Order: sequence, then C-alpha cells, then structure tokens
Amino acid sequence: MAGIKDVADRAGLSIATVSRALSGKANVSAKSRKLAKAAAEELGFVPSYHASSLASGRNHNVGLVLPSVHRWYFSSVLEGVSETLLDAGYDLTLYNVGDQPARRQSVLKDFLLRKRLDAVIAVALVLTDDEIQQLLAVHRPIVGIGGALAGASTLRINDSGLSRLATNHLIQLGHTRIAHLTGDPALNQEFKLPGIRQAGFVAAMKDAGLPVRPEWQISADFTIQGAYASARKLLGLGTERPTAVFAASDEMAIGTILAARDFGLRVPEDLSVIGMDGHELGDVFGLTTIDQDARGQGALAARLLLETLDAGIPGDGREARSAAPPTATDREYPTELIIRTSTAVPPSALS
Amino acid sequence: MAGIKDVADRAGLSIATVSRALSGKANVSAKSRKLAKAAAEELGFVPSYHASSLASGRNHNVGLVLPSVHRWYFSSVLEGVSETLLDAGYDLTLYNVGDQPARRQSVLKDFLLRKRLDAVIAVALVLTDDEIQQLLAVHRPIVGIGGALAGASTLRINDSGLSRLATNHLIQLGHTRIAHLTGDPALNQEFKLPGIRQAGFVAAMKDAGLPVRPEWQISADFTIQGAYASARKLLGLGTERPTAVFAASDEMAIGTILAARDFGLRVPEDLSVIGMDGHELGDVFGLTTIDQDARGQGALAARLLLETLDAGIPGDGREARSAAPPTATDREYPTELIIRTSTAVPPSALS
DNA sequence: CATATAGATGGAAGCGTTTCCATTTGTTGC
DNA sequence: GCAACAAATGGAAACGCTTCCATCTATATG
Repeated sequence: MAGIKDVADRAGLSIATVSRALSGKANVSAKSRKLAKAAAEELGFVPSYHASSLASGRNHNVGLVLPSVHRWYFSSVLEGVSETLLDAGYDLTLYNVGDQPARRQSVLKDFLLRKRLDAVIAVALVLTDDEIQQLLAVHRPIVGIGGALAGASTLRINDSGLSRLATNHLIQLGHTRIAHLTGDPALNQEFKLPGIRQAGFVAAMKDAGLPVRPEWQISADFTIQGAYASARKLLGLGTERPTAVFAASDEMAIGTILAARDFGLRVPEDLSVIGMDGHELGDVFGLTTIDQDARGQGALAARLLLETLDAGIPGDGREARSAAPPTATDREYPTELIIRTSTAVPPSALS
Repeated sequence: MAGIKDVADRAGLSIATVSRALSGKANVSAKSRKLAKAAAEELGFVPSYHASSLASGRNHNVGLVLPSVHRWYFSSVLEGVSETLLDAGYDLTLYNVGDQPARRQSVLKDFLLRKRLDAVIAVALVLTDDEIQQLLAVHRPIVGIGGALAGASTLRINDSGLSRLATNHLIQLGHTRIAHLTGDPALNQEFKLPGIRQAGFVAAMKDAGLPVRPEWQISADFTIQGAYASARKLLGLGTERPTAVFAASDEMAIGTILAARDFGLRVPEDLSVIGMDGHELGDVFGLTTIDQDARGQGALAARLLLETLDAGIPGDGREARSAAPPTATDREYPTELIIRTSTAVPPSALS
C-alpha cells in the first residue's frame, strides 16, 4: 500500500535517496540510510516488483524448464536450483512442460520470451537452433543441464562414457549375457539421453566381443513401475535369461530388482543389476550405480547463472553490452561409481 | 526489442488500439485487429511483462509454496497446479521452502509480499494468523491445500476420518495387533498432518476397544527409505509382532513392505499393510490404500484460484473491490479406498 | 435527409520504481 | 579562511505498457 513516496516523506528525504538507501547503493550517508530504513519498516513498505524491474531491467527471476517433476532426476535438479536461487534472493519460475510438444512450444514462445526472466535453465531439453537463437536474442543467458544445447552453456555428465563404465563393470565381473533397459523410444525424440546411454552400452559390448541381443534391449518410461513391467517380460522369457541388467536409471534398476524378486531370482546371486543416477533408494536395495548428484548439478547450474548475472549482463541493453560474447562453456559434472551389493559374479562362475 | 510503439507505427494505428487489439479486448474493428496482429508478428513483438503488469495490476503469476518437491504428494500437487496454470497462460513461481523455518520466513516476507503474485497456493503449510493477514492485506487470494489456514480458503481431505477408515479396514479383517507408522515429530511442528492422522488411528483403536501400544507407534520421514529403516526396527523387536501396519503415507507403506520382505514375512499372509495416498507404485506392491488424487487436488486448487481471479479481484485496489469479502470456503476433496492385496485376515485367523 | 446511438480510435495520464545529472553540502589541504 | 574536490542529495526523465476519456466514424431510426 505504501509507496516509496510515502517513505520519502516520512523520512524527510527525497525519493531518489530513499531508493538508493534501501537498495544498498553507495553515496548515501549512514544517517539517511538509517532514516530511510526506519521509515520503510514503520510503513511496511515493500518495493513493487514490477516497477523496479521495469525501471532497472533486472528481474531477479530465473526460469527452469523441465519435462517432468515426478521423476527422481528432475525433482532433484529442481531442488538444487530452487535452494540456490532462493538463497540468492531470486525467484524461480517453473515450466513443467511434460512430454507434450505443444506445451513446450507455447512455453518457449509465450512465456520465456516475455522479458520477465533474467536467465533460463533447461533440463534434458533438446532445443532447436532456432529456439536457442530466439532466447539468446533477448539477451538471456541459458544453461542446459543434461542436454545438448548448441550455442548455450551446458552442464552434463558423460552419458556415453558412463554407460560404458557401467557395462564394463558387469563384463569385468564375468557377465556375458547382459541386458539393457533403456528409455522409451518416444522419449528419445525430445530428449536424446536414452539413445546415448544405449550407444555406450552397445559400444562396450562390442569392444568386449559380446553379443548384443535385440530381445534383451528393452525399454520403459524411466519409472519404477514401468521398468517393473518391462523387466517382468524380460525375465519371463521362456528362453535363456540374462545374468545381468544395466538399467539406464536407478528407478528402472529398482523396478528390475523388484521384478526379479517376484520371480524368485536373487540379486545378485541369480541376477546382477546396475543402475545410473544416485537415487536415495539405492541404499535400501543395495543398488550398484553411478552417482551423478542431480541436486548438485542443479545447484551448480544456478550458481553459474547467478555469477553471469552478477557480472552485469542483464538489463535491456542499457548497460554496456559486455564485449565478450556469452562464452558457451560445456562442463562435465563429476560422477562416482558406487558399488553396493546388487552386482556380483554371474551364477555360472560359482557352480 | 520492438516495442508497442513500433507495432503501432507499422500497422498505422495508435498505441491504444494496438494494445486493445493484441490483448483481445473489445471495441476494435476486425480490420485493425488483423493489422495489429500482423505487424506484431512481423516485428516479433512480445509485450513487456513488467510494463503490462505495472500498468494493469495483473500479474498472471501464481505462487506455490511447498515444503518439499521430492515427496510424492508434493510433486503430484505441483504437477496438477503447474499444468492448470500453464494452460491458462499463468506463470508458476515456486517456493520450495523445505523444512527450514528460516527459509520459510524469508519467503513469506521478502518474496510473497512483493506484489508480484496474483495469488498464492500453500501446501501443507501452517501459517500463523499474522502471516495470513499480511497476505490478505496485499489483496491476494490464498488457498491452502492440506493445511489449516484460518481465514483462507482450503482444500483438503478428511485426514482424521480417513485414518479411522484405514484403521477400521484392518480391524474389520480381524486384526487386533496393529501398528502405526507416522511422520516424524519434527515435521509435526510445521505441518500438523502426522498428528491428525495418528489421532484418527488412536480413536479408531479406542472405539474398537483395542490397545494402542506405544512401541508400535513409530515414526519416519515420509520417505520409502526412512520408513524402511523404521519398519525394520519395528519388525525386528524380539517380542510380539504386529499383524498389521497402517502407514500414514504410501511411501512409508512401501518401505514397510520392503522391510517385511527382507525379514521373510509375507504380505499379506504374515503382515497386512495399508497406506494412504494413491502412489503410482501402489500397483506394483499390491498396496491397499486410500487414493487422494494429489494431482487432482493441485489442479482443482489452481482452477478455483483462477476463477476467483477472473472474477476480477486482482488489481491494486483500482477495480471496485467486490463487496463480498473473499469467502473462505473449506472444501473436502473426495477420496477412494482402494483395496489391493496387501491386506488380509491376520495369520491367527487362518490357523 | 437529419439526428441519435453505438462502436472505433487516438491522446495522454498514469503505474511505482531506478538512475542520470545538476546542485548542494561537507571535507581536506594549503 | 578559501579553493578544490568528493560525497550526498533531489528533480525529473525514463521504463513500456494499460486504460480513461474525449473525439470521430459509421449505422440505424424517425
């Protein structure tokens, strides 16, 4: 209700001085600052977000675009981003676009471009060059997590290499009959991840001279329940059974373990399972996995963005456009192979 | 880059007409509207969010305050809210306050009050009267989901009654040795939920003349892994074992089932388990539960809010303040008892 | 054909800040 | 005690829209 004018009157100062005092700018005497703060406090003054953004060109607001909020990876990233942003005094605008291309379109077009965001973090989203250019044209830094964004900064793990690592772990244990549980082909359109991980698996198998059986390459929707259903089919095949499964996510690995248990298969004695993620439930299932600290990734992405912003990019072009073009860095986030008890030598090696 | 002025020039119209044309207002000839739209399209004009909000007092932005984004219930609500808002052309600002009171304070004070939100949805958050008053003072509708918000509209399930229902389901099956897995006492401070559900359990037991054993009232943090650990302690007690467990959430029920399996207990033959939520994983575990459709709750809350907003509340007081005070309705969301295979008659009844 | 009426249009006044710039006040050195 | 300079201050111009209000243009009515 109270505007800055009221505060100025009450403090016996000008609007300009009050504005400077409250936003912590220089060139304000200690006395005036105290006066202004006191008056603002008494009146319960809270600066209007829109007015200040309009005038300063700074939003203190970062957009986060996600394909889902339910799956572990995404909610973890969200958590990391959210915490970092909140602590820095930034708002987080969430665009949960789901897997519907239509929604994704409208988000990009109608929402992101409206100059209301200082920056955008896109998770596992494959944007077209055009889309990226549009965003960059509005002078908004973008960072992509786990997705390939040509022209924008990205933060990701070495999906292909880590898939090889996981597969090799199984191979080194002596497994030869290894199945791979990957993401749904449908998901592959917008998010190329599943394909990349699968490629890593295939490469590792080839390198080891092991056969890649088509019927042992199954897919699911990245959820526990989806993987459970798929794994039942795999393990229920009348024919020969794999001795190990590499699942493209921990959730799918857990679904596999549950399916195995239901079939009376012991993990790891009868079936080894390795996942990829670092899901909190991994402990309960003794799941061997590759921890990618999704939450940390989110936090780091947010921090990088904030640094860029603090360096003085934003504005609507009023600030001296920094001569340096927005250097699009591509960082690899560190991961860790966590060996628990879901992987062991294959049964044949025992008997 | 292009402003409305540029569009007006290009279309050969006035700024005022262009504004009306683009925002779909009345009193614009079809011809002018077409002209304006074409010019806007050609110039790639996107109205400035802040300028339009500042001028109109309308934000098209709803805030959502959550204690967590990881737990099923909250991410489900988030999903529902997000989808509804996105479809309506509203932005969603997410405040994931976690369980730290400090963060919660700052969110309420520094963020919510800055006139940048048209409305606020608070999930499972217990706000003090003071806090609610502050929010209402800024003329922002609030709706609370699953929390008691005196003065604000709320949407919730009958936690106490449903706990009785769940407990009675077990009692009717013939169970007398029933344990209850509730939320951590720490959580109870900010979110009273666990206590309410526990009270329902106790009441049902009392009504049936059954003993409520303190050592069978255990707690966990609402996660699968947390409940798994707690349930192991419960089931590992050297003494007598309960024949049924009522968990205050599906995630905790699943943790209990996993613990039971690890102990060689069959569900439901040796141990019946009932949860509460409607978690997607329920199917995999054959979990009997009370489905509360969290996603639907989120969607409904958002829809209610949008209706209120469309009815013309917002503005900064420039619109005729509707004579009717913001009627604080208190709705009960419908639920459904889903009986799967995790509950059955107790073992004693069989032998 | 003149007049009343509804619809379309444009000028201009906000919306509530931030920040530029000119001015005033206070400080330091000689 | 005065010049020279830095720090503090206030006036006013943006920021980019929405919307009130007055004006103008068609259409319908007598």
